Amino acid sequence: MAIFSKTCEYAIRAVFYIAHKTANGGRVGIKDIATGIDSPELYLAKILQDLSRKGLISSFKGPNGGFFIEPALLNKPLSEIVEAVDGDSLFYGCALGLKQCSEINPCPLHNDFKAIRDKIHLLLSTTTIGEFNSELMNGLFSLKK
Amino acid sequence: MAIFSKTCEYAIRAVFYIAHKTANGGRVGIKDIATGIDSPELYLAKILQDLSRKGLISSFKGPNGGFFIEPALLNKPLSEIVEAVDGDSLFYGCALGLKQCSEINPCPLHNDFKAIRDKIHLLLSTTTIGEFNSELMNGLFSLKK
DNA sequence: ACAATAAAAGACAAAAATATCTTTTATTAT
DNA sequence: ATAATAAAAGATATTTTTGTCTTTTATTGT
Repeated sequence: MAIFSKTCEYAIRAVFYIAHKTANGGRVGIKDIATGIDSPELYLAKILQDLSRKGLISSFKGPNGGFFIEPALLNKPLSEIVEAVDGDSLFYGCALGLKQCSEINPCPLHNDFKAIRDKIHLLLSTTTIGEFNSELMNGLFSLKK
Repeated sequence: MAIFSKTCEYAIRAVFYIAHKTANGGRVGIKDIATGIDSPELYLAKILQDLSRKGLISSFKGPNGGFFIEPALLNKPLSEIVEAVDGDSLFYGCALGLKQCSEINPCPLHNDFKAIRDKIHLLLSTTTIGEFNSELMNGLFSLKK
């Protein structure tokens, strides 16, 4: 099992792609994005529709249309994308899937995994959508298989 | 998304259950285990068959039969259960699902997630199957929803 | 207005994960 | 030997995730 669902992997990669491609204005089409991150175009379209509905990215139809990210939203934490797609169980859920797991009724792994979840949460809360833009423009980071 | 698959959650809970129930000899039946960890009995049976084939737990058929764990195996790290069920992508895989992600061709999250994966791996490698036995016997830890 | 473009929406399909049912095999006790 | 027990094995069913296809809607340029 991976940390994120496949849907979420595509979502994050797409958001990074859109962010750095439209940081200085303009829009980027679904074909371009799908190629840029190596993902199935029509499936990705569904994912982006969802993120768009939730206001995490923006889009316009028609010629010169496409997806983009409002400059102000480049400061949003990546955790919002993850939460929108995969929910918050990665941040708050019990590792062993116990609904009632808590400090007062812990599973054997409760304390250790709480620490790990907190680290993941902190990382994704302090990482922003736009912070890799310059490295992505310079080709220092990859978004493709 | 949770950290582990549902199958793996059941597997870990079952292994903890079997470990503490058979630490002093004896065997425990599938019905008992399924009740003890709140899991679907027949599905759990499949999971335990698999762990048994892989030598992580043992079993006997017939009257007085059931599952148990060889005392020597109580020192095995939990990571072996996880790896047997969910594979090792939690320990080594790229957070964004990139096959080619590495130090020399990193995804934007590579370094941060490498640190997290290492923590998870270390935790599961240093946690043993049997180390919660006494707390489980005392009811200090829960394995049920 | 009209044609072209590109995302949105809705329906559908395939694959994987989760769950259940039935039959077989090994073991034990009578 | 036989009956009872309990896991192993194989087949099937359901649900969720992932992926695709088709139609509709909004926007732009002519």
